[in-house]
Amino acid sequence: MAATVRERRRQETTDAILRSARTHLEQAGVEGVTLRAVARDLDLAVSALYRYVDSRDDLLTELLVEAFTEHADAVDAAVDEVGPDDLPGAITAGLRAYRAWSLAHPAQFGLAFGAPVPGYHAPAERTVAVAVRPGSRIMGLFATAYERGLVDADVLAARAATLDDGTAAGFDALAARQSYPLPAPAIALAVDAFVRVHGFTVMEVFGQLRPLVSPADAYYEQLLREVVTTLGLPR
Amino acid sequence: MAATVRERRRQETTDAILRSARTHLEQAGVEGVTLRAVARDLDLAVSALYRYVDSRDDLLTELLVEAFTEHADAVDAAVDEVGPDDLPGAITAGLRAYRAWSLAHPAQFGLAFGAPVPGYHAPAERTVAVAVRPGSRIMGLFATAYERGLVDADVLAARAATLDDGTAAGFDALAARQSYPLPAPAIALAVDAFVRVHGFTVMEVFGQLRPLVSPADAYYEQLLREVVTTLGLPR
DNA sequence: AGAAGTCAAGAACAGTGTTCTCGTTTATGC
DNA sequence: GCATAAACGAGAACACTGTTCTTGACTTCT
Repeated sequence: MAATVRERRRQETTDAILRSARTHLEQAGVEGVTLRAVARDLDLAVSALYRYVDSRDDLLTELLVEAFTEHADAVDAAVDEVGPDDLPGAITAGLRAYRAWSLAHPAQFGLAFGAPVPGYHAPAERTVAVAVRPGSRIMGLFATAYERGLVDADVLAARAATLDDGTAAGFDALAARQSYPLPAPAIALAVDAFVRVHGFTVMEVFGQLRPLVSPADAYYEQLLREVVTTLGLPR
Repeated sequence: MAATVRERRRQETTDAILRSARTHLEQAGVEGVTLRAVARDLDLAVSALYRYVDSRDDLLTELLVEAFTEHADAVDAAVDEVGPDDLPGAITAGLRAYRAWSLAHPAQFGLAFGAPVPGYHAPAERTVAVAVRPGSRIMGLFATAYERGLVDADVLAARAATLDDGTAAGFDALAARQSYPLPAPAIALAVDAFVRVHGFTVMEVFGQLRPLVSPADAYYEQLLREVVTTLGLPR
């Protein structure tokens, strides 16, 4: 186990590289994370970094996964704090954290959800699983709410009425794939809600909301209340 | 007027530069638009480009303004085709074109609405006016619909009930600034709608929707119908 | 202790944006 | 029409970037 004065040092510099890259990402955006800047921080030659990182793209992927993970962790923490007894409250808290983290970490958010970084294509096998976490968590809460009979039947029926067959089939496939115990109209409601929340967050973080909505906090809180309502949940 | 064998040639190469840059943007993303690639296309030395362009950032700004303009033009064309007699139809057509153009021009859309390009900060004085055009156009249609009494009073009252004072004040300020003849609750409805449309479009173009919604066309059409309904408009 | 694996450094290559200088070409003023 | 001024194009150079390769030193294992 202590096969590792070396392994430990290796882990340390690997961590230091990631920390340095993250700092540059936060302070100067994606283009600020350059191998030479990281090398300067660690007092290393640029070529030495390649012992720890395959390429700059690899480093970006690491930052991307870290961003997705922290984002999802923030949502999870907020959900857990409310607990499973108050599902509408938990959903609200999770979606509130969804936006809050994004505003607090705009560079990471941009890397994760912005326009695909030029030249760099994130490897799906590393990102998809973690990118989907927040949505899955919220969907899970909504699923148990549905199982507990909390979702208003009228709301569900109304959504079913506006749902065309093709879209419904797609939602059924999604439910089967992720094994959500939800009918297509319920999935539709959840997707509707998520699009509104993510859309608002994207617009705010990228600065496209400022000309429209001035006190964004209050507007978002109202959006959350309306989302709960349109999900057919009480309160 | 013909003070210009020179001026005409100058205009021609300026156009050629922009066309070349645009091609590279579409084919290789932002990072693909490089001065040296443009110079190769035009059989010019890189340094010669600086006679026509202040910097690479300046070139990107040009592309950005072009993207905003074409996007807005597409929306305008769709709206004009329907005409002012069918306002819900015009709004639907405009928002349909909003998404269609974005899907057809993902690179331009990413440049315009994606995460701020690293290192490059678009000069607001050149972009804001044109970036706001589609939203203003839709808002204008909604305003005349409101003046014609097409907006359902109950829908308006319901939105007024959920509107807090701070947000309402912000919307009133927006209406005054842009001289929209709309009360705060009506502006709220329009902003709600725009957030949904833009949010959906962003998610789809950036690939964050594929895991959720499989036949996106049908879903979007349904979204448009619901948007018209939640705007309090008939049909 | 010797062999094998690991690490760091340096130089080099192909890119990038940008600036400067140097001739050449064009348009303008007399 | 000619000289002057402005505009233009090309080339070299500088400071960056990511990446690769070679060389030498160090640590670990047998």
